[in-house]
Amino acid sequence: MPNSGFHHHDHFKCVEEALQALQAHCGAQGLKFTPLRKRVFEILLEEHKALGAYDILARLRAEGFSAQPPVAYRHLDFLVANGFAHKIERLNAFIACTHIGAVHDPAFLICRECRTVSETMSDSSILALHHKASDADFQIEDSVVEAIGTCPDCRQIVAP
Amino acid sequence: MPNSGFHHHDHFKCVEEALQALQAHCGAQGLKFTPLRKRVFEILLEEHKALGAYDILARLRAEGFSAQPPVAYRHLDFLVANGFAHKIERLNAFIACTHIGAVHDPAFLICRECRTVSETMSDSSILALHHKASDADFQIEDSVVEAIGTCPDCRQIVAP
DNA sequence: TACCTGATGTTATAATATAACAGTTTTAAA
DNA sequence: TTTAAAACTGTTATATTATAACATCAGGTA
Repeated sequence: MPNSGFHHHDHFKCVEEALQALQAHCGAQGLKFTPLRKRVFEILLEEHKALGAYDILARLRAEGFSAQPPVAYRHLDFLVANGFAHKIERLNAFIACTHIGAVHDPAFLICRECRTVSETMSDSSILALHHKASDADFQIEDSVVEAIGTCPDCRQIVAP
Repeated sequence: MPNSGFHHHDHFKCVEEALQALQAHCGAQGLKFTPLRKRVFEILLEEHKALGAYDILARLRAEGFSAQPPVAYRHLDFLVANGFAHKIERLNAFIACTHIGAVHDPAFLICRECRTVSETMSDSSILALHHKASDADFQIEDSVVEAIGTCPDCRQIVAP
């Protein structure tokens, strides 16, 4: 079971490992592991829930960081570009990656109630599309695979 | 080959049939086939390209229709709710459905250059996710499957 | 008539996102 | 060790996408 989504796991370890992975990645790539990059990633890591850029921004502002919109987008874009976060298109929101280091076309299960997101490595779910694409001589560069629904916890609350 | 995307087809017939289907649907459901509903659908049908709500709005305005933002969103939402259009989440844009009447979890091939979209019935590409979902006791209500890349025509122009 | 529903018209504003440029720090070349 | 380039941050302004709220109108029907 992955360290994500709707299952219990050692979240402290989950966060620690992710932060260390980012620090290591920055070191290896000559990028800086700055306070803002670290803090934005930490905020994303707190829960496996999608956060909007302006949610992040509000957190940063409350903590005394500079908090104009480009600050949030810059650091979120940095995390996405380096494989440490994903954008959830359906929600216009962001989530920490739970398969850091793995080359993957991610797929997401998104709870519409609580915005909890479970990430899977979508090896097979995108395969059919690749077939269609090669039939059409279309070159896939990126993919979005998201399923929206309700997680077990939220269904219990609504309909016990 | 479907009436969509990157292949030649009888587009006049494609448009005619879609408009008739919308008219029939409205009749059957007690909904009105009004000028704005018809016109917004016609605009979407002109090409198999994703159009933003504000693109639609500009067209309506140029044609003398009332054109405040809610007008575009209302009619686009109407088409989506009734299965005659889809939202392309990755582009925040809309496309006419090319599988009207079929119950389908659509999947899209989206050219990043020209915004041409090819729609497929994504029976299998979402199957893997359904398996993951049932493992997690997650109920999928809706899905987004989009592949972004370049179509044959646009690749020829950039790299002949 | 009076009422209800569905559809449209309009104003205002919310939510999401980026362009552009100034300033600072770090690195590294000359 | 200056100088230049690159990476990162700070800030203003604005673009783009989307919706809330309410007024109006047209048609059907109790």
